[in-house]
Amino acid sequence: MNSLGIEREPEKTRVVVAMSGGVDSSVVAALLKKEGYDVVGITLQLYDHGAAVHRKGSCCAGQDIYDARRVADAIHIPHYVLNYEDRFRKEVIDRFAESYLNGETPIPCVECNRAIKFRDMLDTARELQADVLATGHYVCSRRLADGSWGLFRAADPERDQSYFLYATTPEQLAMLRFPLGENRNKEETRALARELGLSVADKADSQDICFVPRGRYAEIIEHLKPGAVHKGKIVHLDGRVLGEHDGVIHFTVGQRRGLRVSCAEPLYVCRLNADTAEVIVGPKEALGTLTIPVGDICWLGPQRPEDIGDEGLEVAVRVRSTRPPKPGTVRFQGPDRCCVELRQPEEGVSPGQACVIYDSTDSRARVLGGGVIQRCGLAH
RNA sequence: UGGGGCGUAGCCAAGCGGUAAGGCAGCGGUUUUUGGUACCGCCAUUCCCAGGUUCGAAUCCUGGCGCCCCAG
Repeated sequence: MNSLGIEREPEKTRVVVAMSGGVDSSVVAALLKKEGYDVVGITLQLYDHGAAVHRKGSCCAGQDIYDARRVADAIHIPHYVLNYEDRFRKEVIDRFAESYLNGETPIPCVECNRAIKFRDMLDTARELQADVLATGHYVCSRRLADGSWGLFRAADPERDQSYFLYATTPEQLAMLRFPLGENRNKEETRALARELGLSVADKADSQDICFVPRGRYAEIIEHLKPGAVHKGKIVHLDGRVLGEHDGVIHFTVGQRRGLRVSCAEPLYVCRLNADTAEVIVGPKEALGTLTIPVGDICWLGPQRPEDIGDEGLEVAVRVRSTRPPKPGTVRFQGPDRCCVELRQPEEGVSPGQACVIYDSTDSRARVLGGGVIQRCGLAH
């Protein structure tokens, strides 16, 4: 068996590498090529060329496509650019805008992985008769005793991207490979990139939302949905009206800065009401959430949701990519809906964000699934 | 226009003769493949105005101006 888990010599194993134009995926392509695999690079063009050219920390447009092409040329692999602008616009950008207008805080990276990268790209990989599709994500997938594939946190907990990948299906996992997740950290990857002489070795990490220039996501929404953003009141939990705001899209639960209202103590956004255009604020103590309703469940765990049901399963959950999983109990109300009860309250739990469920708080924990945090009725 | 009180940064506020605390807001940065959080840094040469006393005034005195309260 070769390093990608295929019963064949590398030379006879075709690997499609999703090349974003960044360091990670470039290293993956170069490493696999070096190992002798039959490597094909694919880069998706996802959004407007002009807007993104030369912007640091972007991916999948303009300069990044060019960077990917240069790496592919340098390591002598065929490289294709697929245009998915329309689809990306519809599945990711439009949904992103609608979600914000609804008073939620969307997480486009999950949507992009699910709807574009791991769906369309896998189709393309199959068309190219590839055995696997490799990406530069820091996450681990391993074949389990029963032959299926499980998703696990990356070796480097600082870099772990499992939060963004919970929506990957078992079928997709069977064909996906994440060579960086098992034992690399970012510095090693960069060092490797230099060693391999890759032109992108010192390129900035991607950050912010890729299709939003300079963090000005509100401008994109107003451009996409003219007239849909409404001014409203900033209301304290105790009922006092403290000020006005330019639209709920500018806020997210747990946010402190940007409220422009002064009070004896710092105020945080506790809730957003898109219907009344109200931003409800309160003290930090009011931010703790113990019960999280989750919908649109994607489940990867060994136990079936219907078997877990209301009995509950002890798990660990993440409501934010940069925090470690926290212990709690998950109960299912149906195959698609569950409720997570945390042992300790978490702050800044916002509808629209992902709640990712792990089998433990361990740094190499398995991803059992996840879903989208729903608006809670009363709570708080 | 009788009596009392108050005017310090965008907001709140300490200071009571020795050279402008602090909080909130704001700005900048670090962290971050989402939004945030957190952390770090910056933010009144000047205290409503004009004079005066003093080596020295936001602090004391005088006079303006502006608010607020109580009276009639």
